[in-house]
Amino acid sequence: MKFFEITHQDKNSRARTGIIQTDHGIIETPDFMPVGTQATVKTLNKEDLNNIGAQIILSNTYHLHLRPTENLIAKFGGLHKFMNWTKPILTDSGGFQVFSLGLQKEANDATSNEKLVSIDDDGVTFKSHLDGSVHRFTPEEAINIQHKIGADIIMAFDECTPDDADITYTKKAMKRTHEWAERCISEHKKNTEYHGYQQFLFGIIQGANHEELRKESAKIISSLDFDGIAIGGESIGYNMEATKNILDWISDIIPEDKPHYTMGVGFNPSDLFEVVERGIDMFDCVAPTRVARNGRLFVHKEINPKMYINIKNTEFKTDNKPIDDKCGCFTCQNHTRAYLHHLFKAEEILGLRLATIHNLYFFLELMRKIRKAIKEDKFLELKKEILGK
RNA sequence: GGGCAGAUUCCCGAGCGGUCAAAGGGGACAGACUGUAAAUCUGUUGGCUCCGCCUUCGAAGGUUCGAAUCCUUCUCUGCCCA
Repeated sequence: MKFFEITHQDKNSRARTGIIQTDHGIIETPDFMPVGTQATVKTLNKEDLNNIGAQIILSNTYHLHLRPTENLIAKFGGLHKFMNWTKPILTDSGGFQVFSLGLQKEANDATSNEKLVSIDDDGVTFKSHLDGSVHRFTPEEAINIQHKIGADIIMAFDECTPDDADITYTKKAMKRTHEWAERCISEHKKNTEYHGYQQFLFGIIQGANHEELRKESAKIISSLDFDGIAIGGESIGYNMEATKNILDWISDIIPEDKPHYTMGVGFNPSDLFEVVERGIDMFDCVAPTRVARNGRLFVHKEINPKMYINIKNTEFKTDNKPIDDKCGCFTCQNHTRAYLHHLFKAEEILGLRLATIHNLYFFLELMRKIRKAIKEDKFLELKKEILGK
């Protein structure tokens, strides 16, 4: 059984369809992966996720290590059994938290000299955001934790540098990430079936917004024995112009026959098309779930050119239409904008769930259409139809 | 009938002679959110010809250079005594 197989290559772009096979089932690509950091896609249960068509969900090493701990999860036979999600799972390594917690500490607590994280060549020492206790991740530790958690796809431990870091530091961090990548592979090879099923390891390309560094990182990560290639960095997703440039720089370097994963992409519908067009097979983002909880709901461009509405706005108070009349999700089939508006104004928890169902369904339905269009060599036509450009 | 307490900008509620268009909540109206320390965070919330002016703190008068703040009367509200 092959881990990844390309099923169709679009004739007019780099877009391709494929199948990822894991012991917990297959993933048709390209696909958007809902984020469930703490072993839950916030507000949704297993049935909701199946109904919207989620093929794989993400979770996070950093969060699960702190609580409930990887050892507890391992006692339950791994994360699938612990949370009763039988389909594939991917865990991020915690590398991004080193970046995001470090930045937030600096921004929020300028008076304190205490660092929440400190990085050295061997690993990262950090303080828990929960209780301030000190923890340490090395590449080996990050892999061991992920073995115990038991996701089908696990990530190499990387250092995500801020885009505004000077190039000397960015280069140093990138080289460190490459060394860590090799250490992750060595550690992983010791036991790729901790819970009795196969775990696959992806490497992560860094190099911020520097073309030379991105190309160098792409070459090195591609040369290593990873099962998939991820592209990380502050800009990825957050700055789509930079993301497109980075993908264009490296797309001829990274191996075609491994899955390509952009980490943190999927803020709005157009982002999905931009990365798929550049040969990306998988991507994740907290946005659809987080913005749903804050009242932003995706709609087709015919309804709003921005492709979202804020359901909390007064204009929806007496609106008896569904969020999006072209949408087939549970929320749109059963409830009006006025009801959603009311739930949000009244801060009723059902509103968060209905909104999350809608946003994720909107994205996953779009992905189904994208896969179909690629197979018919009509990807660019679909892009034009959905985005209007 | 008598005594006390109180009436503040949409609501609750600070203010107790100038630094008050008036703290702080709430509500309302917008915005942000990108490998989730996020059911979170930010801004606005009397009017205008907007670096200044006008109108506002139950009502009407008064004291003062100056009042939401002090005095008088009135109206209403709550509590207590007959």
